[in-house]
Amino acid sequence: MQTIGFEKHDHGACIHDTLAKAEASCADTGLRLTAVRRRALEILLAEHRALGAYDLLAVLAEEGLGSQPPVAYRALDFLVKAGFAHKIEALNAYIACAHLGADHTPAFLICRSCRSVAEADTAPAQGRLGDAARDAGFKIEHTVVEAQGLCPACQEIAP
Amino acid sequence: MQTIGFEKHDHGACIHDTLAKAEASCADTGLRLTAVRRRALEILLAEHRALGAYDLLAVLAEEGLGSQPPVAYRALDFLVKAGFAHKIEALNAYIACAHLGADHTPAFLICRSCRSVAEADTAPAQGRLGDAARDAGFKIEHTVVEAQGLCPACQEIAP
DNA sequence: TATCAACTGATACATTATAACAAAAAGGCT
DNA sequence: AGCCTTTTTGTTATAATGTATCAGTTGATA
Repeated sequence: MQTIGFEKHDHGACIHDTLAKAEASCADTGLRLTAVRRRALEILLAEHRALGAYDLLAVLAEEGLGSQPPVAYRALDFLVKAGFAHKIEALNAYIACAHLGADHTPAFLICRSCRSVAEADTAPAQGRLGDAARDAGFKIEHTVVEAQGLCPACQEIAP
Repeated sequence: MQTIGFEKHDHGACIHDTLAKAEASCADTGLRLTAVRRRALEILLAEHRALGAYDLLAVLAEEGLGSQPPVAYRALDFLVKAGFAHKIEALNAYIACAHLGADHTPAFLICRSCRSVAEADTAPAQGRLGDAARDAGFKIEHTVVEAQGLCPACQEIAP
């Protein structure tokens, strides 16, 4: 599994594949990818950047898909629970999953300048964090790993 | 450096030592540990749990040390910048540093049941996250590593 | 003791997130 | 199809978290 986000890639295929995987996953599990939810995922997928709930809401509202905060938060909750999106805690923002389908523990590289986000996989619970947890008798259920800094492009502009 | 937070320990000494280190650090660097800032640190130190800014503000307000949000946020900003406290992003809350003085990259074990927080050190930038960042050409400036789950005590109560 | 920078007090406001409840839609069942 | 249950949506209201701004005070230093 590789880091996705800063490299050039076929973004159309990237969007299309992820939507297809999300639909397949819903068909399998009985989850319902309704219009709002599907569109929310598309909006997140449109860029490898974190969007706030209200950013998403603004787009949904323009399209007549809902105008009140709960609309956005419900869609995001669904996507996060289904594993189709992740919350970036350090930004209170959301991003589409770049490794949909793969069983993974996401880690994020967040550019403070352009807000782009790359998703890597570091399996922290199997590394030193896991060791520390075992030593402390702590049972890990979920991990948040987020690195903030400068992406390759922004290092050139504002080093 | 060991994980601090769930084990029994001499908490009085833990508080006293940290305050002394903070004072020494300020004396060294010229930072000013004013009344509000010092009291804010004491309040955070009183428990190995994350406190929200408004939780802190409530205590400060009771004591006549300020009643408006900026009071709490300024004190917290100072403590975080000085390295005397850390922000727990997943909770939008703050905790006193358990390794004050040591140059470290904190990682947290957060109990979802009792909200207690242990501070470990996993140097993530030197592990697989660092590898992923190097591969992507990303320059890490700050990392957030937070594991959520159940602490030893809460595993017995609500397994 | 004059000056500058840092800190504090206070008002107002911005952003992020949730509770609650009624109405509608979807899916299962006979 | 018709009925029932569950899930989803629409809407109002409000809670929780965080900041901008500016005036006034304090502290260090010259």
